Amino acid sequence: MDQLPNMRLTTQRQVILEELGKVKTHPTANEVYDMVRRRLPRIGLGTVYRNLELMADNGIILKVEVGGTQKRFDATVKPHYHIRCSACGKVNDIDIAIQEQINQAAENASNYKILGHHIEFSGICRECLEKSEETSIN
Amino acid sequence: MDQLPNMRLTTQRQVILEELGKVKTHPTANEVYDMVRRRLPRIGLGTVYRNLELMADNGIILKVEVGGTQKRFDATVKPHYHIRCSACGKVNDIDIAIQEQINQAAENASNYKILGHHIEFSGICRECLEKSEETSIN
DNA sequence: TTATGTGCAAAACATTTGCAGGAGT
DNA sequence: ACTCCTGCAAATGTTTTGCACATAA
Repeated sequence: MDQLPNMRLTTQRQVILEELGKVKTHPTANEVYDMVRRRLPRIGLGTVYRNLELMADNGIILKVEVGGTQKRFDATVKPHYHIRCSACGKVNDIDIAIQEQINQAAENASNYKILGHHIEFSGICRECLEKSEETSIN
Repeated sequence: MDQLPNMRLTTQRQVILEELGKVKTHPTANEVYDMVRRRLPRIGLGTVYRNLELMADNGIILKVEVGGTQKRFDATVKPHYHIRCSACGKVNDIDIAIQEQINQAAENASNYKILGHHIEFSGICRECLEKSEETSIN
Protein backbone atom coordinates (compact mmCIF):
# COMPACT_ATOMS: atom_id res chain seq x y z
CA MET A 1 0.00 0.00 0.00
CA ASP A 2 1.96 3.00 -1.25
CA GLN A 3 0.61 6.17 0.30
CA LEU A 4 3.04 8.87 -0.69
CA PRO A 5 5.49 7.04 -2.89
CA ASN A 6 8.30 8.22 -5.11
CA MET A 7 6.86 11.57 -6.04
CA ARG A 8 9.13 14.56 -6.22
CA LEU A 9 8.04 17.87 -4.82
CA THR A 10 8.42 20.06 -7.87
CA THR A 11 7.49 23.71 -8.15
CA GLN A 12 4.68 22.81 -10.53
CA ARG A 13 3.14 20.40 -8.04
CA GLN A 14 3.39 22.86 -5.17
CA VAL A 15 1.70 25.58 -7.14
CA ILE A 16 -1.06 23.30 -8.43
CA LEU A 17 -1.79 22.21 -4.88
CA GLU A 18 -1.74 25.75 -3.52
CA GLU A 19 -4.03 27.12 -6.20
CA LEU A 20 -6.44 24.23 -5.82
CA GLY A 21 -6.52 24.87 -2.08
CA LYS A 22 -7.46 28.50 -2.58
CA VAL A 23 -10.87 27.89 -4.17
CA LYS A 24 -13.95 26.34 -2.68
CA THR A 25 -15.37 25.34 -6.05
CA HIS A 26 -14.25 22.24 -7.90
CA PRO A 27 -12.28 23.38 -10.91
CA THR A 28 -11.74 21.37 -14.07
CA ALA A 29 -8.21 20.57 -15.19
CA ASN A 30 -8.36 23.46 -17.60
CA GLU A 31 -9.46 25.88 -14.89
CA VAL A 32 -6.57 24.73 -12.70
CA TYR A 33 -4.29 25.28 -15.68
CA ASP A 34 -5.53 28.87 -16.00
CA MET A 35 -5.01 29.57 -12.30
CA VAL A 36 -1.54 28.03 -12.22
CA ARG A 37 -0.44 29.71 -15.42
CA ARG A 38 -0.66 33.12 -13.80
CA ARG A 39 2.25 32.08 -11.59
CA LEU A 40 4.01 29.67 -13.95
CA PRO A 41 3.38 30.96 -17.46
CA ARG A 42 5.38 28.20 -19.15
CA ILE A 43 3.63 25.24 -17.52
CA GLY A 44 2.05 22.81 -19.95
CA LEU A 45 -1.54 21.61 -19.87
CA GLY A 46 -0.26 18.03 -20.01
CA THR A 47 1.69 18.58 -16.80
CA VAL A 48 -1.45 19.80 -15.04
CA TYR A 49 -3.42 16.77 -16.20
CA ARG A 50 -0.61 14.39 -15.26
CA ASN A 51 -0.19 15.84 -11.79
CA LEU A 52 -3.86 16.16 -10.92
CA GLU A 53 -4.28 12.53 -11.87
CA LEU A 54 -1.19 11.52 -9.91
CA MET A 55 -2.21 13.42 -6.77
CA ALA A 56 -5.68 11.94 -6.95
CA ASP A 57 -4.18 8.45 -7.20
CA ASN A 58 -2.11 9.16 -4.12
CA GLY A 59 -5.08 10.48 -2.17
CA ILE A 60 -3.60 13.98 -1.87
CA ILE A 61 -6.57 15.51 -3.65
CA LEU A 62 -9.98 14.26 -4.71
CA LYS A 63 -11.07 13.58 -8.27
CA VAL A 64 -14.76 14.46 -8.47
CA GLU A 65 -16.45 12.75 -11.36
CA VAL A 66 -19.85 14.37 -11.30
CA GLY A 67 -22.21 15.23 -14.12
CA GLY A 68 -20.93 17.24 -17.03
CA THR A 69 -18.27 16.46 -19.56
CA GLN A 70 -15.15 17.29 -17.60
CA LYS A 71 -13.50 15.85 -14.53
CA ARG A 72 -13.23 18.17 -11.56
CA PHE A 73 -10.76 18.30 -8.66
CA ASP A 74 -11.04 19.15 -5.01
CA ALA A 75 -8.31 19.87 -2.45
CA THR A 76 -10.50 18.49 0.35
CA VAL A 77 -9.99 14.80 0.93
CA LYS A 78 -12.45 14.33 3.81
CA PRO A 79 -15.56 12.48 2.53
CA HIS A 80 -18.37 14.81 1.62
CA TYR A 81 -21.14 15.13 -0.94
CA HIS A 82 -21.67 17.54 -3.79
CA ILE A 83 -24.43 19.62 -5.27
CA ARG A 84 -24.47 20.69 -8.85
CA CYS A 85 -26.52 23.55 -10.28
CA SER A 86 -28.55 22.26 -13.19
CA ALA A 87 -28.64 25.73 -14.69
CA CYS A 88 -25.03 26.90 -14.58
CA GLY A 89 -23.16 23.62 -13.92
CA LYS A 90 -21.33 24.92 -10.86
CA VAL A 91 -20.38 22.29 -8.26
CA ASN A 92 -20.25 22.94 -4.51
CA ASP A 93 -19.79 20.91 -1.36
CA ILE A 94 -22.85 20.18 0.70
CA ASP A 95 -22.56 19.50 4.40
CA ILE A 96 -24.89 16.68 5.28
CA ALA A 97 -24.11 13.54 7.29
CA ILE A 98 -22.34 10.71 5.50
CA GLN A 99 -24.83 7.88 5.00
CA GLU A 100 -22.62 5.12 6.36
CA GLN A 101 -25.36 2.52 6.44
CA ILE A 102 -26.08 2.41 2.73
CA ASN A 103 -22.79 0.73 1.90
CA GLN A 104 -24.03 -2.29 3.83
CA ALA A 105 -27.32 -2.18 1.95
CA ALA A 106 -25.38 -2.06 -1.31
CA GLU A 107 -23.20 -4.96 -0.24
CA ASN A 108 -26.34 -7.03 0.33
CA ALA A 109 -28.05 -5.95 -2.87
CA SER A 110 -25.16 -6.70 -5.22
CA ASN A 111 -22.36 -9.15 -5.70
CA TYR A 112 -19.77 -6.39 -5.83
CA LYS A 113 -17.13 -5.73 -3.25
CA ILE A 114 -18.27 -2.25 -2.18
CA LEU A 115 -15.54 0.38 -1.93
CA GLY A 116 -17.65 3.44 -1.25
CA HIS A 117 -20.32 5.72 -2.58
CA HIS A 118 -20.90 9.25 -3.63
CA ILE A 119 -24.05 11.34 -3.59
CA GLU A 120 -24.59 14.17 -6.00
CA PHE A 121 -27.55 16.45 -5.52
CA SER A 122 -28.94 18.47 -8.35
CA GLY A 123 -30.68 21.75 -7.85
CA ILE A 124 -30.76 25.39 -8.79
CA CYS A 125 -28.35 27.70 -7.01
CA ARG A 126 -29.36 30.99 -5.45
CA GLU A 127 -27.91 33.07 -8.27
CA CYS A 128 -29.69 31.12 -11.00
CA LEU A 129 -32.96 31.19 -9.04
CA GLU A 130 -32.77 34.97 -8.91
CA LYS A 131 -31.94 35.20 -12.58
CA SER A 132 -34.95 33.08 -13.52
CA GLU A 133 -37.24 35.26 -11.40
CA GLU A 134 -36.07 38.36 -13.23
CA THR A 135 -36.70 36.87 -16.65
CA SER A 136 -39.80 35.05 -15.36
CA ILE A 137 -38.67 31.81 -16.95
CA ASN A 138 -40.08 30.38 -13.72
CA MET B 1 -44.07 22.49 -20.00
CA ASP B 2 -43.52 20.38 -23.10
CA GLN B 3 -43.51 16.70 -22.25
CA LEU B 4 -43.59 14.90 -25.57
CA PRO B 5 -43.46 17.72 -28.05
CA ASN B 6 -42.98 17.83 -31.76
CA MET B 7 -40.81 14.77 -32.14
CA ARG B 8 -41.33 12.50 -35.10
CA LEU B 9 -41.25 8.78 -34.67
CA THR B 10 -38.54 7.83 -37.13
CA THR B 11 -37.13 4.38 -37.77
CA GLN B 12 -33.83 5.47 -36.25
CA ARG B 13 -35.48 6.55 -33.02
CA GLN B 14 -37.52 3.37 -32.75
CA VAL B 15 -34.45 1.22 -33.22
CA ILE B 16 -32.34 3.21 -30.76
CA LEU B 17 -35.07 2.86 -28.15
CA GLU B 18 -35.52 -0.86 -28.80
CA GLU B 19 -31.82 -1.64 -28.64
CA LEU B 20 -31.38 0.42 -25.50
CA GLY B 21 -34.27 -1.48 -23.92
CA LYS B 22 -32.63 -4.84 -24.65
CA VAL B 23 -29.61 -4.39 -22.41
CA LYS B 24 -29.41 -4.10 -18.67
CA THR B 25 -26.08 -2.28 -18.75
CA HIS B 26 -25.80 1.43 -19.41
CA PRO B 27 -24.21 1.82 -22.80
CA THR B 28 -22.30 4.86 -23.97
CA ALA B 29 -23.46 6.66 -27.10
CA ASN B 30 -20.84 4.81 -29.08
CA GLU B 31 -22.01 1.44 -27.79
CA VAL B 32 -25.59 2.29 -28.73
CA TYR B 33 -24.28 3.26 -32.15
CA ASP B 34 -22.65 -0.17 -32.54
CA MET B 35 -25.83 -1.98 -31.51
CA VAL B 36 -28.06 0.07 -33.76
CA ARG B 37 -25.71 -0.15 -36.71
CA ARG B 38 -26.27 -3.91 -37.00
CA ARG B 39 -29.85 -3.14 -37.97
CA LEU B 40 -29.34 0.25 -39.68
CA PRO B 41 -25.86 0.13 -41.19
CA ARG B 42 -26.09 3.63 -42.66
CA ILE B 43 -27.06 5.46 -39.46
CA GLY B 44 -24.68 8.24 -38.43
CA LEU B 45 -23.04 8.61 -35.05
CA GLY B 46 -24.32 12.18 -34.95
CA THR B 47 -27.88 10.94 -35.24
CA VAL B 48 -27.39 8.63 -32.29
CA TYR B 49 -25.98 11.43 -30.16
CA ARG B 50 -28.72 13.84 -31.21
CA ASN B 51 -31.49 11.39 -30.46
CA LEU B 52 -30.17 10.08 -27.16
CA GLU B 53 -29.85 13.65 -25.99
CA LEU B 54 -33.32 14.51 -27.25
CA MET B 55 -34.97 11.51 -25.64
CA ALA B 56 -33.22 12.24 -22.36
CA ASP B 57 -34.52 15.81 -22.49
CA ASN B 58 -38.03 14.50 -23.01
CA GLY B 59 -37.76 12.03 -20.14
CA ILE B 60 -38.12 9.02 -22.43
CA ILE B 61 -34.76 7.65 -21.35
CA LEU B 62 -32.29 8.49 -18.62
CA LYS B 63 -28.93 10.13 -19.11
CA VAL B 64 -26.58 8.67 -16.52
CA GLU B 65 -23.61 10.89 -15.85
CA VAL B 66 -21.50 8.73 -13.61
CA GLY B 67 -17.76 8.48 -13.28
CA GLY B 68 -15.67 7.89 -16.34
CA THR B 69 -15.24 9.99 -19.41
CA GLN B 70 -18.37 9.17 -21.36
CA LYS B 71 -22.06 9.75 -20.79
CA ARG B 72 -24.19 6.64 -20.49
CA PHE B 73 -27.85 6.00 -21.22
CA ASP B 74 -30.52 3.90 -19.62
CA ALA B 75 -33.93 2.87 -20.90
CA THR B 76 -35.28 2.71 -17.34
CA VAL B 77 -36.76 5.98 -16.14
CA LYS B 78 -37.84 4.84 -12.68
CA PRO B 79 -35.47 6.32 -10.05
CA HIS B 80 -32.70 3.95 -9.05
CA TYR B 81 -29.04 4.03 -8.11
CA HIS B 82 -25.96 2.78 -9.89
CA ILE B 83 -22.83 0.87 -9.10
CA ARG B 84 -19.68 1.18 -11.12
CA CYS B 85 -16.81 -1.28 -11.20
CA SER B 86 -13.60 0.57 -10.43
CA ALA B 87 -11.63 -2.04 -12.33
CA CYS B 88 -13.50 -2.44 -15.64
CA GLY B 89 -15.73 0.67 -15.60
CA LYS B 90 -18.96 -1.26 -16.15
CA VAL B 91 -22.12 0.35 -14.72
CA ASN B 92 -25.09 -1.59 -13.33
CA ASP B 93 -28.29 -0.79 -11.50
CA ILE B 94 -28.41 -1.51 -7.82
CA ASP B 95 -31.69 -2.19 -6.11
CA ILE B 96 -31.67 -0.44 -2.78
CA ALA B 97 -34.35 1.82 -1.32
CA ILE B 98 -34.47 5.41 -2.53
CA GLN B 99 -33.26 7.66 0.28
CA GLU B 100 -36.15 10.11 0.16
CA GLN B 101 -35.23 11.86 3.37
CA ILE B 102 -31.85 13.19 2.28
CA ASN B 103 -33.37 15.68 -0.14
CA GLN B 104 -34.85 17.44 2.87
CA ALA B 105 -31.48 17.37 4.61
CA ALA B 106 -29.90 18.87 1.50
CA GLU B 107 -32.57 21.54 1.31
CA ASN B 108 -31.72 22.56 4.87
CA ALA B 109 -27.96 22.42 4.39
CA SER B 110 -27.83 24.56 1.25
CA ASN B 111 -29.49 27.53 -0.34
CA TYR B 112 -30.26 25.60 -3.51
CA LYS B 113 -33.67 24.58 -4.68
CA ILE B 114 -33.19 20.80 -4.59
CA LEU B 115 -34.35 18.89 -7.64
CA GLY B 116 -33.12 15.43 -6.74
CA HIS B 117 -30.09 13.33 -6.07
CA HIS B 118 -28.20 10.39 -7.39
CA ILE B 119 -26.07 7.84 -5.58
CA GLU B 120 -23.24 6.05 -7.28
CA PHE B 121 -21.52 3.21 -5.53
CA SER B 122 -18.05 2.14 -6.47
CA GLY B 123 -16.81 -1.38 -6.08
CA ILE B 124 -15.27 -4.35 -7.78
CA CYS B 125 -17.57 -6.61 -9.74
CA ARG B 126 -17.59 -10.40 -9.43
CA GLU B 127 -15.68 -10.94 -12.68
CA CYS B 128 -12.90 -8.51 -11.80
CA LEU B 129 -12.66 -9.96 -8.28
CA GLU B 130 -12.08 -13.39 -9.77
CA LYS B 131 -9.53 -12.07 -12.21
CA SER B 132 -7.55 -10.39 -9.43
CA GLU B 133 -7.54 -13.62 -7.40
CA GLU B 134 -6.06 -15.53 -10.34
CA THR B 135 -3.27 -13.03 -10.88
CA SER B 136 -2.96 -12.45 -7.12
CA ILE B 137 -2.89 -8.69 -7.62
CA ASN B 138 -4.99 -8.76 -4.44
C1' DT C 1 -45.88 20.23 -48.99
C1' DT C 2 -43.02 21.52 -45.49
C1' DA C 3 -40.96 21.45 -41.08
C1' DT C 4 -38.04 18.06 -39.05
C1' DG C 5 -34.71 14.55 -39.25
C1' DT C 6 -30.66 12.13 -41.36
C1' DG C 7 -25.94 11.01 -43.15
C1' DC C 8 -21.68 12.64 -43.75
C1' DA C 9 -17.70 15.11 -42.74
C1' DA C 10 -15.51 18.66 -40.39
C1' DA C 11 -15.03 21.19 -36.16
C1' DA C 12 -14.79 21.68 -31.36
C1' DC C 13 -13.59 19.97 -26.98
C1' DA C 14 -11.27 17.03 -23.52
C1' DT C 15 -7.59 14.05 -22.43
C1' DT C 16 -3.42 11.30 -23.16
C1' DT C 17 1.13 10.38 -24.83
C1' DG C 18 6.06 10.39 -27.05
C1' DC C 19 10.06 12.49 -26.75
C1' DA C 20 14.11 15.48 -26.04
C1' DG C 21 15.77 18.32 -22.78
C1' DG C 22 15.55 19.94 -17.55
C1' DA C 23 15.53 19.45 -12.57
C1' DG C 24 15.33 17.17 -7.85
C1' DT C 25 17.75 14.07 -4.82
C1' DA D 1 24.87 10.67 -12.20
C1' DC D 2 20.51 9.01 -12.71
C1' DT D 3 15.95 8.95 -12.26
C1' DC D 4 11.91 11.29 -12.56
C1' DC D 5 9.51 15.38 -14.43
C1' DT D 6 8.37 19.02 -17.75
C1' DG D 7 7.10 21.54 -22.01
C1' DC D 8 5.68 21.01 -26.38
C1' DA D 9 3.15 19.13 -29.93
C1' DA D 10 0.92 15.54 -31.94
C1' DA D 11 -2.35 11.80 -31.31
C1' DT D 12 -6.57 10.00 -29.47
C1' DG D 13 -11.15 9.99 -27.89
C1' DT D 14 -15.76 12.13 -27.31
C1' DT D 15 -19.37 15.18 -28.59
C1' DT D 16 -21.31 18.82 -31.46
C1' DT D 17 -22.47 21.07 -35.72
C1' DG D 18 -23.28 22.71 -40.77
C1' DC D 19 -25.32 21.50 -44.69
C1' DA D 20 -27.61 19.26 -48.62
C1' DC D 21 -30.78 15.67 -49.18
C1' DA D 22 -34.56 12.58 -47.40
C1' DT D 23 -38.85 11.69 -45.05
C1' DA D 24 -42.86 11.61 -41.63
C1' DA D 25 -47.05 13.90 -40.91
